[in-house]
Amino acid sequence: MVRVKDPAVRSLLIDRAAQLLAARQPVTLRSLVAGTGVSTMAVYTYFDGMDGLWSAVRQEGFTRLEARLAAVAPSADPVRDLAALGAAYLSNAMAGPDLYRVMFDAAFELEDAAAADGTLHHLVRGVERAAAAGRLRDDVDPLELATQSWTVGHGLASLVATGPLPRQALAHGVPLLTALFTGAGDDPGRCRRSVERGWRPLTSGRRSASCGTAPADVPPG
Amino acid sequence: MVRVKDPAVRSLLIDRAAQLLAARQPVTLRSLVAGTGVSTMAVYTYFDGMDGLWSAVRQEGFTRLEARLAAVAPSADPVRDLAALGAAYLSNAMAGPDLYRVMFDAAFELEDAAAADGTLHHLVRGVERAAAAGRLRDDVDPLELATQSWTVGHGLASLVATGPLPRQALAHGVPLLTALFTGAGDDPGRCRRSVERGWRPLTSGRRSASCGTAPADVPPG
DNA sequence: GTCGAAAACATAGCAGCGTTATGTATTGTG
DNA sequence: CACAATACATAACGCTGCTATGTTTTCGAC
Repeated sequence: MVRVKDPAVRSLLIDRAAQLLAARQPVTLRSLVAGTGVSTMAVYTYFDGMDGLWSAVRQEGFTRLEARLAAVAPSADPVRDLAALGAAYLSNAMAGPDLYRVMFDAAFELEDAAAADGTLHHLVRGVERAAAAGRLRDDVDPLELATQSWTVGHGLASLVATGPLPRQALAHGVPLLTALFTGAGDDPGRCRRSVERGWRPLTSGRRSASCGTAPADVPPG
Repeated sequence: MVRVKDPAVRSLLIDRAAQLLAARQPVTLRSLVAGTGVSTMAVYTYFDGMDGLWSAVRQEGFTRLEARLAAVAPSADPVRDLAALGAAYLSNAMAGPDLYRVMFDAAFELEDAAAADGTLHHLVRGVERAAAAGRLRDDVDPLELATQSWTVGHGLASLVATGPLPRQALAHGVPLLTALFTGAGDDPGRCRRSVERGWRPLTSGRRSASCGTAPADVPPG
C-alpha cells in the first residue's frame, strides 16, 4: 500500500536547485531535471510541484544554517559564543546569498516557521548561558534578547548578502551586538572584547580580506 | 525629435502595480493593462519591459518611504526624532509589506542604490542633529550609526512585515534602538524615554490598535 | 510463482507568462 | 501639406508551471 519514494532523488533535486541558485541560473522545472535522468514528473511525485520544491529548498537552507550554528563550540565566554552564533549566521548567509533570500522569500508557512524556530532556539540557549553566567541582568527575557539578536543578524544579512551594503559592512555587527548585550546588562568593556573575539572569524579570514585592488578575480559562476 | 511620453500613463501603471501588489494579486503584464484601456505595448514604450516596471515600482516605494521620513517633524529631542524616523520606516513597511519586499527584492542597481541612499541620508542627518545636541559621543561616525539604525529597522521590517515575527514584535524596536543609541553615548534613562516617545505612534495608534472591529478604514491609495 | 492494484514514470499537450514582430494611427515639424 | 518618428493594437513566438494519458515498475496477497 504505502510506497516509499526514493530519498536519493529528493536530495538530488534539492541539491541541484541549490546548485543552480548558487550559480545564479534560473531554477525552472525543466532546467532542474536537465542532466539528471529523471523527468519533469519527478518534481510532482516528490514535491507536488514547484511550490513544494521551493519549500524543500527553504528547509534545506535552514538545515544548513542550523548545522553552522551547531558547529559553534561553546567556550568559557558565553557572550563571545553569542557573537560567534551571529557570525555563523552571517557566514551562512554570505556563503549562499540567493539561498538565504529564498529562505525568507515566500510567505511563511507552518513548516518554515518550525525550521526558523529551531534557528532561534540556538540563540535562546546562548542567551540563557550568558544569563546563567551572570553576564546579563536578571530581568532580561532570553527569548526577547534572542529575537533582537536575530533581528540584527537578519538585517545585516539581508542588507549585505542581497542588498545595497558592501561586504565590509559586516563589521557593523560588532557595535550592534555590543550595544545590544551591554544594554542587557553586560559590562561594556568586557562585552566589547567578547563580541570582537566571537566575530573575528567572520571579518578577518574567510575568502580573503575585503581590501580593494584584488589582483585575481573569482572564476565566473 | 524628442517625444515626451505621457507621464500620466506612467504613474497610472505604477499605481496600478502597487495596487495589485497591495491586494496580493499577481502583477502580470496582462493584468496590469486590464481595465486601464492601454495595451500591453504601453509597458514597453514606457518601461521597456517588466524589469523596467519593477524598477519604477521600487523607486515609487522609496519615494513613499522618503515622504514618510520627511513628514517626521524635528522636535527639541533629536533622539526622539531618530526613533520617530525608525517608527516611520516601520510604519511604511507595514502599510505595504509586498511593496517593501519588492524594494529589496532584485539585485540592487545604480538607481535603486541612489534611492536607498536618499533614505539613509535622512537617518544620517538625524544622527548629526543628535550629535550636535551633545547626546552622542564625539567619536561616533554619523554614517555608521545611521547605517546601524537602518540595519535594525530593516531587520525588524523584514521579519515582521514579510517574515515570521508577529506584529507586536515591532515593540523590539524600542530596546534595540535604545541599546544602540546608549552605546553611542546617550544617557541610558534619558535615551529610553526619548526612544519610547518617538516609537509610540507606531505601537499604540496607527490604523486602530490591533484589536479587531475597526469602525472606519482609511481611504484607499 | 502469479496475478492485480497502486505507485512511479515518460510523453504530449494545455493555459499562462514576458517578449517581439508587424502593421496602423497619431503626433510634431519643416 | 507632407514627411518622419513615435505611440499604439494585434498576433504570434518561446518559455514557464502544470496536467492528462498511457506505460512501466514495484509491492503485497494468494
